[in-house]
Amino acid sequence: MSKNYISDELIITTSARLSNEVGLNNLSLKMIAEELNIKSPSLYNHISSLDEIKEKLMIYGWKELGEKATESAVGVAGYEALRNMCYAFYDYATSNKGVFTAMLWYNKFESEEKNEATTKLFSLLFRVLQPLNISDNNIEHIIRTLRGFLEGFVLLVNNNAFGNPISIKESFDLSLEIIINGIKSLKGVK
Amino acid sequence: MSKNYISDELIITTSARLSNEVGLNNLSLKMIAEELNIKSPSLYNHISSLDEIKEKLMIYGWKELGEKATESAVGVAGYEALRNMCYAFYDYATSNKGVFTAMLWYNKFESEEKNEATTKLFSLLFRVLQPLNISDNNIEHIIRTLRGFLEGFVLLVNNNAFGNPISIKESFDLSLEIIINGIKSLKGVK
DNA sequence: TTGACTAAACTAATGCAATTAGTTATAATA
DNA sequence: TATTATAACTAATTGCATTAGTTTAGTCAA
Repeated sequence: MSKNYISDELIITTSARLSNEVGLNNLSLKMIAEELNIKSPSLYNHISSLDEIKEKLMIYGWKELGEKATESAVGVAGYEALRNMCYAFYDYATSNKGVFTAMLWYNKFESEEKNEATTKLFSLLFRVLQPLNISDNNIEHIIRTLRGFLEGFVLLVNNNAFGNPISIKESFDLSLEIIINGIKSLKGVK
Repeated sequence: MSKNYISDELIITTSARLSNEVGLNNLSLKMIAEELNIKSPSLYNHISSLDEIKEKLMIYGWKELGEKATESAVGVAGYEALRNMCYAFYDYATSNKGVFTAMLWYNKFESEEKNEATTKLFSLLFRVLQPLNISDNNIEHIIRTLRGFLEGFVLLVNNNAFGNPISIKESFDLSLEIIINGIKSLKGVK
């Protein structure tokens, strides 16, 4: 009978799936190990702590989202590309709640590896905004506006924090309209 | 020698202070009890779990912020009031990181008490936006825009997630400008 | 003043998950 | 085929939340 060898990647993809199912806070080594049919101490042959798994989930999520956002902007430009990317963000984050939680909470500016995780997405945003005659400095600011709005809005959606029953999709649409019009209102912006 | 009686309120204010110092995730019953010079099981005479404390922190924080936001808007109206409230939000959330974390994570739409926590702040926002000739429905959407942006932006600030060195204050200012101009761009809005 | 009563402290015990230590088995390789 | 490395395993430790059961200090009615 062959040993049931587990790859590092399988640990992350399994953790991603589980965290989406039960929430990041309920993800435990015990649960991951059971899912993989091993005992939890065996995980330490691959990782050094539960926290490390969550960090890797964060990186995994930003990478995956970076790819989806890229795809969403293929063949389009300007505000349409921006819009598409925002919707890709929304879709990914709401359908991968556990991973998205990790993306929010472990996305601290601490190490090169962590920084690189978000690089793809943000440099893409940068390129999308650049043709619109916005100064580089303002593009950086606007990226922060967008990050703040997107991460915060989806956090609220995922937490079910919007009490009243009006449509969330309409709120998101109107928010994007507001932000895009706001960007256009800046001096000289196309 | 008199007994060292602890009030429920003292538990919350102490927990608030401690969580701001060490982070909500590092807040423990052990730590709270030590700070109060009691043993941790004694806390159960006042609360039913650590999670309950965090929920109460959430409510405490929204109330406190509601008061500060109210004060910030006294005597001013329209976009100036809105701006002041946003700055009050920023100040409170960045100088009470632990409590703000609780405000984010426990702000689910689950019970009347929880909902009421945020009511003050949001009904205030509603009143500020109402004279601007925005439909009630759109006001609700815009409040969501603002919640998303404010909560997300400050989360990123508190997590130190903005890597590059450009000024965070400038980003916040420009973001507000964008959002306010965006609101003004809606049909009919003053 | 005193004697029950209550609230809130205490100590002791339990349970659970993360982690560490030490052991064993399998697969690759020399 | 013997050796070695890897990655599994079991057993043990730790730390915290929580529960159970006990004690003690104030309160209040007789």
